[in-house]
Amino acid sequence: MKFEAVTIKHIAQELGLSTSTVSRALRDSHEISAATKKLVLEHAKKVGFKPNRIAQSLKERKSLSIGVIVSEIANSFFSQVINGIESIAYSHGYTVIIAQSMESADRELSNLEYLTSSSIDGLIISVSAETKNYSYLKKLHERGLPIVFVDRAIDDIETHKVIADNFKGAYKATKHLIQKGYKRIAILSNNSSLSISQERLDGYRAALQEAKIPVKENLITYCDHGGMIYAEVENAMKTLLKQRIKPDAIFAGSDKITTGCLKFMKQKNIRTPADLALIGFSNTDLTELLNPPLSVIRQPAFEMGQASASLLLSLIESKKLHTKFETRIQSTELLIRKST
Amino acid sequence: MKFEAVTIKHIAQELGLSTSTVSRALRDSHEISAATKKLVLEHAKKVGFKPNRIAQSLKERKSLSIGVIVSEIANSFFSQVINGIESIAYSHGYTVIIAQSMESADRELSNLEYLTSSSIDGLIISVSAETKNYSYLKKLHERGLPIVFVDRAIDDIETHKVIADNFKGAYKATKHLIQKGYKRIAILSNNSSLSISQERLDGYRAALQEAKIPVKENLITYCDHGGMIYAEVENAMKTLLKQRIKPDAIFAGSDKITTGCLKFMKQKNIRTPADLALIGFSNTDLTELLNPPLSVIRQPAFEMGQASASLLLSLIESKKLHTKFETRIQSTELLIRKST
DNA sequence: TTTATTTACGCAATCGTTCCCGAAGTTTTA
DNA sequence: TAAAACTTCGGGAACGATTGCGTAAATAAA
Repeated sequence: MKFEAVTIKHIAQELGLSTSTVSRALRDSHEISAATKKLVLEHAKKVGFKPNRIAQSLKERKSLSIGVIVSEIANSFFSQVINGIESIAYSHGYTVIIAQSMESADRELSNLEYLTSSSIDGLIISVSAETKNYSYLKKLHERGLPIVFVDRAIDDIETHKVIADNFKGAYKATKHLIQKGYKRIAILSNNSSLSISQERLDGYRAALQEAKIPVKENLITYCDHGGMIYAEVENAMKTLLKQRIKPDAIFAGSDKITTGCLKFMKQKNIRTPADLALIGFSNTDLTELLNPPLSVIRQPAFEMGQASASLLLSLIESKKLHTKFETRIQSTELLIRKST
Repeated sequence: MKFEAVTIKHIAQELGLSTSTVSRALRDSHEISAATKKLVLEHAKKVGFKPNRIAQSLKERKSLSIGVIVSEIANSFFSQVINGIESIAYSHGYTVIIAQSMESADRELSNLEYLTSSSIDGLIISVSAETKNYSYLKKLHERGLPIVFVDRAIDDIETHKVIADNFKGAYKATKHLIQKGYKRIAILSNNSSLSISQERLDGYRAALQEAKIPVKENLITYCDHGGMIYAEVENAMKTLLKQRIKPDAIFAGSDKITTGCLKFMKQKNIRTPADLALIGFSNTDLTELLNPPLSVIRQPAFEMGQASASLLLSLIESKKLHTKFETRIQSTELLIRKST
């Protein structure tokens, strides 16, 4: 089965013109007479001509498509980021190809190979929690592939970055817990090698130090797969609750970890916030319907997506080599509800 | 900035061969000697040759990409469907291009135009709630574009369809409510023109009739945008609750409508299930953490995605004209929790 | 009226691959 | 030993759109 599209050649033949004339007429070139232009345009519309993007790509040596790698599209934060990216990309005629790393370094690498072989013009990536070795990504960048980091960046690669104000978000959340009277605030952080984890941890530490509360290392735990695997949240929680003096509040470092904690508390019949308060980073819009309604730090995901797409397109469309890159830090929002 | 890739021509020149020989060697043609093959393959690996997919697409007249149109990727059901599609497509070397209609007929149409101009080899679509006019889609199908419907199908277009057993799902849910003693079961259906709405409504009616409960038309309401706009859920609920004899149970016809109902009940301080029971179609994995944990009908979304991708690839790769199409009906799962 | 300039179009190369032919050189068959 | 059949490779034409260059005809300038 083949899907026969109408080409410039067909139009040329039917109108008794050359393909170059038709092409130029369609692109509104000045060297085509008004009459011919009208003739071609009307005929093209009549037969439903759509330029073959593949041929255009080959000729122009660009694909008009950008790749996006996120950990999981089912994650509200990332689906909102993608919506932001698409809103910009589509309006500039770019296709968005989405790939999911599922927090796996292997899958990230194969996505990377896949996208580059699809000759994407640029890449927006939020690196996976597992990834330790960035050499492939770095090589791509050095070979000239425009890259923009969103949410999770790599210090080593100099390019545009769009991130939330993780420090301040974590700081505000921790401060809120302190003000509510919680004394032993534990943190379930995402993989320690991620930039966001470090920033959030720093915010957490800063708030504690400001309140003269000592930072206890045994209240800091990590979920190396960002909560993608429930067992790691479960283990982290168990370790925390096994201690002599149990924590009275939990600060969760990602969407998945936040809901994972809640799930754990439900299963163990831990009352929230009576027994244990809970706050976390989350962009789910179901958090207020949960039991109890969750206090969360919300990131401007859609806007972050838009910003990263704009920056990427500016990289792609600029001819010269970029040397100055910006890091856009967008502010987070603290939503206080029943869980704290 | 350009990203210079190594081509077959480079290899040919460096090895003193012709491009045709190199091409054939890479494709393991029988008419190339083992020695030459080895030479070419080793050199290709050394210089990191990756065939240009765009050129291949142009030559082969296929893009090795498939389009997917769903209402919203943030919707758990669809993100799971997409994961299923990707798992099959990627393993067959196909790129998946995702577009969101947001339940809007206009956006669906522009997505359609966009995807076809990207010369996709096939399309998997779950039509938007708003769409009434399928002529464009039908024309594409008649012109030979392989199409598979997932979840929401159109009777008018004869092709493969992968749907959940909506009738049985709705029947089981309604029967469950009846067994629990609910008498006045209202339904908040998705747009009435959708196939799934009709099927679910039929299941609802069948269960009531079986229990000899009269079907009251004033207990049947519609959310034309599938709950995408909260106001329509709100209105529907208000209308239902304004009646002399209020309903004692709600059956919600989609993910968004289900959570929309819960949100409404929360806002109005309606206790669930004491004042009003709630059950609905949903694939969110947060439903058990909600307040109260929601009883839901869950669809095998991932498997539905896999099935539709397999069917689409078989359509794409078969040379001859297909005349026999199948409709795969996959069974749903009833998860009973506190809300009923 | 002759020359210069502009207008409006066609020819052909190009992007990177694939593949139909044709043509050597080698081996097998009659 | 001559003809037939392989084997192994190169030339070159596609795929569809774009674009530099060339060139008639039409117009403007001299």
